[in-house]
Amino acid sequence: MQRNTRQRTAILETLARQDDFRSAQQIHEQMKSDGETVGLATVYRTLQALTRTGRLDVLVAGDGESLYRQCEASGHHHHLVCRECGRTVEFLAPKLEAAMSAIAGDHGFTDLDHTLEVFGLCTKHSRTDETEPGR
Amino acid sequence: MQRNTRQRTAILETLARQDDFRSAQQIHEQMKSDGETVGLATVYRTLQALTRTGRLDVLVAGDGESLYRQCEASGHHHHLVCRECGRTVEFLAPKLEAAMSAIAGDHGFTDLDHTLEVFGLCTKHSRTDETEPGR
DNA sequence: ATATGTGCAAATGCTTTGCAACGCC
DNA sequence: GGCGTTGCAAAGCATTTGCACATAT
Repeated sequence: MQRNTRQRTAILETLARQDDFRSAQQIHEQMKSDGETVGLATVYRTLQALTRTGRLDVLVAGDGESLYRQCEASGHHHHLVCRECGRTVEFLAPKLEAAMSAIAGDHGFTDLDHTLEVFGLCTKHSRTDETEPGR
Repeated sequence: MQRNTRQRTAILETLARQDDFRSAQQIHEQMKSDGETVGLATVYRTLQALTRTGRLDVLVAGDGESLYRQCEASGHHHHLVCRECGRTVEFLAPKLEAAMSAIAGDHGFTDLDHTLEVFGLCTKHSRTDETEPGR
């Protein structure tokens, strides 16, 4: 599995040029406007495959949409994402992990797993209360 | 707004009898089998309304489905949910909040918001490595 | 050659919405 | 009586899938 097709390559290159989390659809449009011809279904399938392989990071937005981007850090980490521009900062939080484990342990839970994502406004967008149509 | 209709009451009662997180559809079915006649759309609309009012807790499952249940604690809190039985424990984690704020602040982010849910196996289901079809 | 990958369009599954009828206040 | 509510069915969305065709190895 995992052949080297034109589409797969194109998707990887597109991802390489991205810095923020993007949805499959956004990636697909991006590629389209870049002149690439790739089916939407393929984008979905490929993004999933890459995620399984660990080459991509997935983030499930509040509305359930999946956002992808290239992995920076390997291993477990979390994200701080700007609601306005999608700028993302990855961070490790060993203390948080420990605290969570402790709490879970207190309740007898094992085999833990968790989701932790922080959303906010990055420096550029703080206090920007402008009435812009937004994203 | 927020009138006292038969449907609204029925939904609240159904929720009162639930202990775990349930999807709108599950709640709808539950009611149907209880003999209640309520439209699915109404269930959705009501659950959202109740959530806005702060009377319900929402949890977005991994696949984007929204799960609801009555609020226990008021204010901000997180959940520890058993993957097997759905048993849920609410917990507060001021330290986590503080730590997250600190990290976000370090990066210049403001107007924060976050999602934090912990999944695991509760006491009853720990070590249950049985090859059962699962949920 | 042949297992994989791709494209398209149809199908899913959850959720939302338009609109006329309905019922609480 | 009037305005929030409801129901139903249609519409929306993101995502998935069936299937015939193309292609990497």
